[in-house]
Amino acid sequence: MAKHDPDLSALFHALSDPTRRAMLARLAAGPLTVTELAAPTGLRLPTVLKHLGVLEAAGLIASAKDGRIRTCAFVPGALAPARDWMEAQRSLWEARLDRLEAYVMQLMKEGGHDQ
Amino acid sequence: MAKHDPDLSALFHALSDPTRRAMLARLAAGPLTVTELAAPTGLRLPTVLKHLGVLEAAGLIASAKDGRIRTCAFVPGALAPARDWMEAQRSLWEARLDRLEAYVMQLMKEGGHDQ
DNA sequence: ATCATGCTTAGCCATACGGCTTAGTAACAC
DNA sequence: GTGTTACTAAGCCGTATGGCTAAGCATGAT
Repeated sequence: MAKHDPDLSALFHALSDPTRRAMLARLAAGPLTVTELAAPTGLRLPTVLKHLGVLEAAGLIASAKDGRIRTCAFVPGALAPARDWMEAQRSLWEARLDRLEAYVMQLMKEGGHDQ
Repeated sequence: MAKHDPDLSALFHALSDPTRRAMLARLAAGPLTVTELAAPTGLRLPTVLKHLGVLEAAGLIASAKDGRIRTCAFVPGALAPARDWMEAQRSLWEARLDRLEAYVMQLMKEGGHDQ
């Protein structure tokens, strides 16, 4: 498998799981502790911690431990690279449409009466 | 594992692989055949076809066979759900900031002696 | 000191993923 | 027809993923 773009791969992979997306959505509304995050999932703590590890490795959340309680928080800018990449694809596509249009215009100018 | 959001899961999963992202990027610039797509990857055809299957299942590309040649094309709107989801998280985050700000304003108006 | 809480570590298990090979099948070229 | 080209189908292999249990380890409460 290719080795470049570890960031985007980790980002998209982290987002590809519904459990992780749900956690991220809850964190976007405000910080939560690990147990609070686990509560609505029906999953065991170790499983939840693995998900949090994936999210944190992708840079989507940050966490800090105060006493025995770990609090997790959404990292606001983290989704930007993913958004940028998708935007780049859209741009590519539109550039192609523009070239097509330019080509058609050219044809029309050159051969006004032919089809 | 949770069962909702199969679309987003498939979408993000499809995007989580660098090979697939590279293929999608090339397709965003214009349609290509399977062999053309495979060429720069260094991967075998069956492997490439699996990747194409993932991309197509996610709705990111469409393909059609003409004679013995299958041509693949970028599907422009397909990234929108992913972008929308990410935008929703950003909104959540900003709503939270707004509430925080409103709260602070309230504290300041009251003179800050109690809650 | 003892116990409860909250997280952590280690490891098991089944399935999915990303790569491969080998062997087809369907169209075009001669 | 024979062969070549372009894709497809089937299945193997090693690793990663997503879930679990069981046990450990701090910290806070009694």
